[in-house]
Amino acid sequence: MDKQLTSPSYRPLYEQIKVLITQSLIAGEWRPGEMIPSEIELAARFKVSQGTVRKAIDSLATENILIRRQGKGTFVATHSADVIKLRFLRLTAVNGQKELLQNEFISCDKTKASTYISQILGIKAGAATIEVKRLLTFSGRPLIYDHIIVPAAPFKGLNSVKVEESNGSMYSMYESQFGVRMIRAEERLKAVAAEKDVAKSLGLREGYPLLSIERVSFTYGDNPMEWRLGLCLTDDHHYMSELE
Amino acid sequence: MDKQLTSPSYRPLYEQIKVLITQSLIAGEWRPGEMIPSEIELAARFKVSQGTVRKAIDSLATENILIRRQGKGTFVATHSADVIKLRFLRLTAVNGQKELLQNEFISCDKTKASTYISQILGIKAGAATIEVKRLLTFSGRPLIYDHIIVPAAPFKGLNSVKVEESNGSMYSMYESQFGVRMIRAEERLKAVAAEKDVAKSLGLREGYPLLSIERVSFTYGDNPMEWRLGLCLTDDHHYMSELE
DNA sequence: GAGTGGTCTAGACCACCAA
DNA sequence: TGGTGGTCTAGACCACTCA
Repeated sequence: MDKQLTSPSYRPLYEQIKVLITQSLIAGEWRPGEMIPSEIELAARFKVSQGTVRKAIDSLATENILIRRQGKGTFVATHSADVIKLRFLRLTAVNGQKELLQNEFISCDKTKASTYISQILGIKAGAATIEVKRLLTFSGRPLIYDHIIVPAAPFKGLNSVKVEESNGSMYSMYESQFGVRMIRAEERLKAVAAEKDVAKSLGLREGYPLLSIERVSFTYGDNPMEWRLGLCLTDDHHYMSELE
Repeated sequence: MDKQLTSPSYRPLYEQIKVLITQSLIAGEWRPGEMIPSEIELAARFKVSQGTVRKAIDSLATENILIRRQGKGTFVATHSADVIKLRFLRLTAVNGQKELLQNEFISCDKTKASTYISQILGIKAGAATIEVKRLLTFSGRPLIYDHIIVPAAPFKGLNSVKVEESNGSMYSMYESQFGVRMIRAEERLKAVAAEKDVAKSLGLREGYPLLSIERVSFTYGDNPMEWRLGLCLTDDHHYMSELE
């Protein structure tokens, strides 16, 4: 491939390759869980050296978009694999015990986006959305009251049956049912007092301190695709965060 | 440098170089903020190629232990630089406004490690520790009640004067006064009800929901060097977390 | 212009995996 | 045994910084 010739805004080759690979991912050329072509093949295809492809893949791998397995190949990351089913769930038991997660469906409604939600999801105010409410229980004890909002367009056909079948992992359901893969999320945490209905669902008195987790999830290209508010009882659990 | 000759447990060369560089950092050969030798110099010193040194430095740079500056050199990261003074503080105002942080000293005592603290800090139960309590105010409003415990040995001479002079940034004080640089921290978050004395300090009623942040900070070699419990009022602030 | 980190290449060899 | 990713090298050239 031609070198950069005094290009106005310089962009490294490997970043351009990264974009090309990402485009193939968006286009669905390689689906979640599948293996992508080997570095040598991609190098030939893009007419660059193997080292340049490697650098592009390295970058996508650190972003958890691709997964490298020595001796086997490079794979498209997925939320369905057992190991990473709860990749975005940072809540763990204080005593470190393994827990059984269960999903208790509350409601699933067709609604319209408020101004706030429309700005977050990058859609028009009043655009069609789908709202899901559910209760997550750990080892039988209700711990998280979840309120989820997604734009209706990419999730046409999402209903209570699909939510109940998802069995707690909305992300793998989004992936298999709608081809929407989340690659990144931002969370904002607060301590709040439990409101009446939430307190009732969690079996608490009103005003009990809850950890409020507001999450926005992004798919390829940093497109916001889900808003979520989780209210968590943290008496026996905590949220883990690593600072580096 | 000699290649690996059928070594029982294989370790890449660049990881060994990484260890050597880290050792020089621990030994204080290059101090925080200083520039380390160029890649070419280090390659000559360790008798490996520049690319191998580069890979070791890359790794240390992504861990925020070194900082690369194109055209200038590679520098030892520090907590004193203005830009990253609050590197470990994830609490930001909901409206995104910039705020003035101030430090209100409460107490500084010589104590002995409880069983819990001794396990966390990797010292003997009953070993000498130093406990600091303080109030952090943002734009004049008290927002965080901090309880800090460090082992006495590495922080000999730490007293109320030094805490007050630190003006909120304990980490840059640890660095300049005691040569202890924190490179990583783990935080565990919960929602709790404000206890009496904390509520009073923050100007709240007892039982008010607070965000509890328990933090353990590590210096080179993953040595735990500080335990901290912050109780935060999150009415107008939230804790930011990125999931990838 | 000299020195630094950043990119890109081409090729060799190693470790890991599966058939 | 062949294919994959992982390491290492040597050398060329580019972009950035500062005197």
